[in-house]
Amino acid sequence: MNKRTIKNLLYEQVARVGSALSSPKRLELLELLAQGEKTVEALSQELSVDIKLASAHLKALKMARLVTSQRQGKYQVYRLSGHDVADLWVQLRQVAEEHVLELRLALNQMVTHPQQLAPMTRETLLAQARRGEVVVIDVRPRQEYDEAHLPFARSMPVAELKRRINELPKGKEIVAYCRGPFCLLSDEAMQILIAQGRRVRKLTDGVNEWRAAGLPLETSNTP
Amino acid sequence: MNKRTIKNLLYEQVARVGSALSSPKRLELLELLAQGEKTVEALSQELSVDIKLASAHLKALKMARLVTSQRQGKYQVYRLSGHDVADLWVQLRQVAEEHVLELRLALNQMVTHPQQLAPMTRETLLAQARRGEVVVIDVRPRQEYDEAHLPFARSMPVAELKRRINELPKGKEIVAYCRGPFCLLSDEAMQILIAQGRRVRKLTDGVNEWRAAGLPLETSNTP
DNA sequence: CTTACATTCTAACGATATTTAGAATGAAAG
DNA sequence: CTTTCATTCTAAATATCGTTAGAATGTAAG
Repeated sequence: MNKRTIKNLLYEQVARVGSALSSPKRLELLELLAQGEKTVEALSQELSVDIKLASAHLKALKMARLVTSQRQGKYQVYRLSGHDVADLWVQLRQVAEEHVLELRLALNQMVTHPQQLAPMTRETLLAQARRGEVVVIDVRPRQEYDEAHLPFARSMPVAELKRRINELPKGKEIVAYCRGPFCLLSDEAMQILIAQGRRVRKLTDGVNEWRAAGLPLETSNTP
Repeated sequence: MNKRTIKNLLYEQVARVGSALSSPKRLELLELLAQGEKTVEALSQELSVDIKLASAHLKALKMARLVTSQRQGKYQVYRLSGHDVADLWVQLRQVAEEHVLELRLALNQMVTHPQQLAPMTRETLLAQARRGEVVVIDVRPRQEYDEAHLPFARSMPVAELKRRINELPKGKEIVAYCRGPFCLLSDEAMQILIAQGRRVRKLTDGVNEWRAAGLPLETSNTP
């Protein structure tokens, strides 16, 4: 076995993982799975694609060893193979944000509200939340919050926000976050909160951006 | 523009970058470019492929914004768009090493010598090198050393090692490194050094693994 | 201006990937 | 045991990718 053959072998194995990252649908699946385990059906609904297609893409991710699956009763549950896979997704997305001009433009257009949380650092937000100066809300579905959430964040899923809005203290500024920069849940939440006259900002980070930056997370104790 | 259309657009842009990572040849090009800028010809020779094919793959990398190119006289010189691209490559490779069983096996087979540098941490090595207890040699071509090298490392390209071997102190242990875990230059160097009765170990890290771990690097001042 | 050389562009082939529909599997509920 | 439901497997159509060869571009040197 000569050097060339060895190298080809090595790079081919890594390319197996790279190939898994070459489809927008698979990337969206990874982003969702990075929030926590999910069934095929849930994933296919989030992506608005046929369940057969979702299954095919999940199979590809499994072959690339980025996800694992496990049967739970009637459902097949998929999850990421590890936190390093979520980190890889974050890194890939950040490289794209940095260098792919079209992506930056699309992201800027996406911002419907000017109240971004760009100027504030993560550490500052953490300190403000710790001192109770702001209320951080996690607007993802409850189950995702339970798997991991930002310190001091309280669960307030968008679906429940309208009827639970009075749980939020009136005077304080609210900071909403969801799955990450590509997720629109926090934008929905902002619209609702602004319509009610609340002061609110958006944190574009999700839990995976937070973790990739080396910051701490919390999990709910599932009883 | 509805939510689905926006999301498709965003993930498609990231998938452009992901697609660039789906070919073993392009990954090898990235690894080489992560060591420093190179011409098309140099890259095609390292990969043992036709220059036309190398050019086509480089074009794909350029379209994905992972590399940039610039004419220097007769030659077209390619370089990575940024350190974040090298970090992405390192992260991708590490995820593959962690989860793709076949890659681990191939890497283990590759090890011809048992004197790995697994047990020693990077910080320990750095401390030993600082105190002069070991001699760290960078066996890559000089130009790559000049772009970035480990602190306390001296340049000792494999091509020059045999005739320059007496420059290395006889008593001390030698630690050799090259481009990273997939690079065979340090193995060649070890063979030469062991044949001469030297005590030598291999560091599987290259400069990019070192940088991705947040450790410092040095560059030569080009006069 | 011509020649040499490095690189890219164009066209073409076969191989591979994405998507859809229909059949098949496998657990759970009646 | 049969039915139901979630999921996967198989097959086929289409699009995309990797590779090669030949023509074209653009710079440098004589």
